[in-house]
Amino acid sequence: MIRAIKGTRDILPPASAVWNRVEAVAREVFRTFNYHEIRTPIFEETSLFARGVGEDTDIVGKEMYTWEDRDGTSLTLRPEATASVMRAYIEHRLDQIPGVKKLYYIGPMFRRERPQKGRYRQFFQIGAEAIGSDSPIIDAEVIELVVEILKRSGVTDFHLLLNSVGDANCRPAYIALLKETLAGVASQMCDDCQRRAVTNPLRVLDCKVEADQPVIDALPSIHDHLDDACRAHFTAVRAHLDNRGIPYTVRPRMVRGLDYYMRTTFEITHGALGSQNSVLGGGRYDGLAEAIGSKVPAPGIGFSIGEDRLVMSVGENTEPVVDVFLAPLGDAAELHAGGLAAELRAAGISVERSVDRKLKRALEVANKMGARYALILGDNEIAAGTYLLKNMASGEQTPLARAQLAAHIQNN
RNA sequence: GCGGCUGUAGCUCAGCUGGUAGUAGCGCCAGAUUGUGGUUCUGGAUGUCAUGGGUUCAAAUCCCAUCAGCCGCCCCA
Repeated sequence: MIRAIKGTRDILPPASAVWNRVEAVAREVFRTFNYHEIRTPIFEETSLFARGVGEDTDIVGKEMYTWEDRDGTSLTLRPEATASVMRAYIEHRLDQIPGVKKLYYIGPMFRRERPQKGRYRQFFQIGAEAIGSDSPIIDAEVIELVVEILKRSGVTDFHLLLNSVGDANCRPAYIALLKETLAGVASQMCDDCQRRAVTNPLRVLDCKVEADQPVIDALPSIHDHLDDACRAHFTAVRAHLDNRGIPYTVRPRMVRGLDYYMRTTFEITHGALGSQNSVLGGGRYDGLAEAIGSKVPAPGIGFSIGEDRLVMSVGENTEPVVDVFLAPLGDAAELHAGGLAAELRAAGISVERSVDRKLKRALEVANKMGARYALILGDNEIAAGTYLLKNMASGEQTPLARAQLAAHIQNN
């Protein structure tokens, strides 16, 4: 038997309705913030991600689906979309259009990780990028936007974590200092930290081992080593968030995995997600354009929501039901039902028709389907010119003329 | 990529220390007279016991491998 491959899955009804709802909410919020959709290819030249995401990130190092095309070009299934959006921005010279360019995307990403709850090899992201300004106002607005999407999707109990990770000017010095400090104390820490102290010192800050916490608390904090520009930027972002009444927690130790992040980084966690508790992540990436070969600078900030995880946090769904289930009895009625169905559908009413001749069976199916109404039409009804509209919840039956039907269904 | 747990009907599961699967619950199908569902009653269908090997007279039950899911690590959405 052929099955969906590891880490991929089918999203079936009624769950698919939740996905659609979440996407509709996101699109609506994007519209009110003047964001517009961009659709980029699902695969790109490998070097775009290698240079954009960072050569020594896990994503590029071991998680990409990469293959050689027939002409020898190395291609890769996109593991994230920011690099692609930036590529498109540069390629189409969007910097020539006035104002901050605000783009959003919804679609699948691919990473070859070990699947787990909330972690898939093909997963979906809803993301946005605001390119063309390094103003902290944009940072705060982007965060406000994503918080709005979560709220409007019905997610409660989420937690916004905020940090500044410095920029190309001050971060290298901080990392060097951290590495130096760690060289002296790493021996007291867990095995993972001893390894990370050398390979990826920032990751040490993220360690969850209880015994290591005192050591970590004593390590230098990035916030004490931000240069003036970065500190001022961070202060301004916070002021704007405070002004909007958006609650957040500053996490100097929050580390984000993509190399291009600088200054503002943020993350939102949710309790219902288990180990993969992050529902979205984002940050500023002012150096990304240059990293992928742009001559003109293109400062930007963006986020991406893990749609799979968002859907999990939304919880229960109420599956939309069919409005009317037509139960025609007899050959003439069946033909008659076709035109009637078309008429109701044209009025925006969802219609299902019975393929069974027996009324009993038709009502059974209507009931199981969760139909709001059943419409009984047999020879009697057709002759009289009125149909019997049965309210499935109450059992009440109302005779109605064809002209009254659509209005009655819509108003009840 | 590493470690742990799990894998029996569409779903949730039972099946003790190996003897060759359950009247289980839900769901599904049919019927309880001819144009009326949801409750009730009666009857019925459905499993290569994840897959492939091995041990044994005999395996869903033990062993190995593979695959998948979940949990933890790593990492991130």
